[in-house]
Amino acid sequence: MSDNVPRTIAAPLLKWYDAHARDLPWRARPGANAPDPYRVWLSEVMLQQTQVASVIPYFEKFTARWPSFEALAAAEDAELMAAWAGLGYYARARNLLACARAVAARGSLPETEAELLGLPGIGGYTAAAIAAIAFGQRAVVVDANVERVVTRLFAVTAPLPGARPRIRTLTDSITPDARAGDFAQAMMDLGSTLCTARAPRCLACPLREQCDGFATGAPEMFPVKAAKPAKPQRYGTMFWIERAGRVLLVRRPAKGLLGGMCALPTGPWADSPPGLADAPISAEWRMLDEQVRHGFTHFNLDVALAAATIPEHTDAPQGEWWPIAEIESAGLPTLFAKAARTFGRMHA
DNA sequence: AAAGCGGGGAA
DNA sequence: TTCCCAGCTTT
Repeated sequence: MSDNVPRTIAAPLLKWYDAHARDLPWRARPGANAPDPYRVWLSEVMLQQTQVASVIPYFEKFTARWPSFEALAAAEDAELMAAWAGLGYYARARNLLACARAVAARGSLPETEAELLGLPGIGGYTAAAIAAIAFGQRAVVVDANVERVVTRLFAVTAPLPGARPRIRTLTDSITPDARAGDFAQAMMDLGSTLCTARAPRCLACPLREQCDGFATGAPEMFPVKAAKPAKPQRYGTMFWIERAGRVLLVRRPAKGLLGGMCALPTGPWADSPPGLADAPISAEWRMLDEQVRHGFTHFNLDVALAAATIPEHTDAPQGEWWPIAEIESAGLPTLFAKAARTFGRMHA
């Protein structure tokens, strides 16, 4: 089938969606009114580079605690960062708060893609998704699911990310004027449940007859992606400083890796194990046998663990002394939560 | 245009 | 292990 011929994709896809849509907490219930723009916005930000199953418990927690833009705008930075801990990409949490405050100040969430794009944390995908899903506008919504579905439908052999403009044009060509929001969500549900990355279930797919990728006999070959460079290995040391049953926590700089998050003290990451070179205080350090290994998007990290107990009333670096028994509730990102559990076993 | 930025689930 | 995911911001 030629790429130049518009296909009837939307009608069979929407019919499938009406029967098989996933029941997700930010979607309007069948027969209900339009979805709440606050919930659509919050879910879309949480879903950036994050799978649905990971988002749901955070979405439930956030909407229970902050049910509106106004409520979220009144939150403290530190409590929001702690509530986001574990979800990753922490710049999203900082932008979420800035966006909530901007929306509360102007009265409501804008309804056009162009205005939405001007808000913190809202880029091309999220602006289109909100405009379509929350406000019923026709918008071309392209996420990783849509990229996969479209490159299969049209057997796009050009590799990502270079093929993005072509994919956007193809998506535009199949996006309907009516129910654009449902269409976008239907594409995502299809990509998530049938047109999956590794083993697509083409026999259950409502678009099988129109799919060039299925016709090739190897739809799982799409999308083609450019080769990725190997991740570098980096090293660091984390410092557990105990004083009178409490441990020293610091807040990381607002920008950069894990920016704005509560953390154990560390030195900078290095190309070889730095040992105690960056220790925040002079003390009798004990090195733990166990290390913590953590994978980031762009490098792998091995962290050595150093522990010291200092007498009460001893001077120490700036930070917060957190009760060791309650360390689980400190709102540490996963790297530091893993380390804290390891230090905890040292105690036992 | 390219780089920086987390974490968890699936295969 | 590796791959992947409802991307955005900064340089």
